[in-house]
Amino acid sequence: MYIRCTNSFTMTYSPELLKGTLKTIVLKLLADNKKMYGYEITQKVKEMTRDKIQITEGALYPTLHALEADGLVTTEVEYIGKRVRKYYSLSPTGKAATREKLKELTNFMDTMIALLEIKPKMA
Amino acid sequence: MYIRCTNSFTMTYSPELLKGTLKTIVLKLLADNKKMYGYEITQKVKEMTRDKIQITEGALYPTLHALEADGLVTTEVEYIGKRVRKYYSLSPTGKAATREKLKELTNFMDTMIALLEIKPKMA
DNA sequence: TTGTATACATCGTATTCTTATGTATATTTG
DNA sequence: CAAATATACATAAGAATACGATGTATACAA
Repeated sequence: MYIRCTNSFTMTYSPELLKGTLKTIVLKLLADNKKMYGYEITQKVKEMTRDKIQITEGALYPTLHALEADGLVTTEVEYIGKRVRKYYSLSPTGKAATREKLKELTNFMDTMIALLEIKPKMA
Repeated sequence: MYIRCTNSFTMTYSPELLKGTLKTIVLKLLADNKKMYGYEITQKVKEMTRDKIQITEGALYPTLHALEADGLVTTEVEYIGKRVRKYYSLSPTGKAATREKLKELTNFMDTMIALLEIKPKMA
């Protein structure tokens, strides 16, 4: 019997907003970090967004598998003691896809900012 | 028999990106225009985004109905000749919800901009 | 030794779109 | 004037993508 800390984590945003951006987030992280494993990605996003975006396992792993199936990432398995760890790296196709995805999202945000007259804060 | 112009309209963005933002777009338009009808909303968004965002009927009408069911908008029917036209207006609850939705989306964008190091263009 | 953290994964469900279809009136154009 | 296009509502099947729960297992800290 395993007790899971369901933890009712406070999502700052409606979960729908994340839809369509998860792949982009994962690709961008891989572009910046050469290779990462799943759990590491969830923690990195959590840390970088100060808990505002929490990627769930049920969303992440299928996404990673899809990226692999599409040839955007390659994998290598490593053993930490007896525990398996699966590293993901961008393929050349994946690097190009990352640039495209980021461009597309930026463009979409431009449009939304103009349409909704909102003013996001930038660094 | 009715021939429909399926028109393979060129979506500038992956359709997934729109997910979760449609309600916000509709609410914001209603906040700015007092009352609007469905078809008018699709045309206004198309025009304001220079064809970049095209709201389909299959997405819009269920969304409007959901907003009504949630009490965020009220409706009144008008007849233009024999053709029916259904106007939507924000309720007080809807006005508050609009502010919340816009705040939430702005906040989400802040987070995405920081996370992905992207720089949207602002007016 | 018990709970928490690390680490993988899948499945059922909900939401929210797309695409296609249906119905009908009004207007423009060849 | 007939045909095409635009206006205007609506629903339904299907796909995509997330959530939440569940499952398995090792490592470490209290």
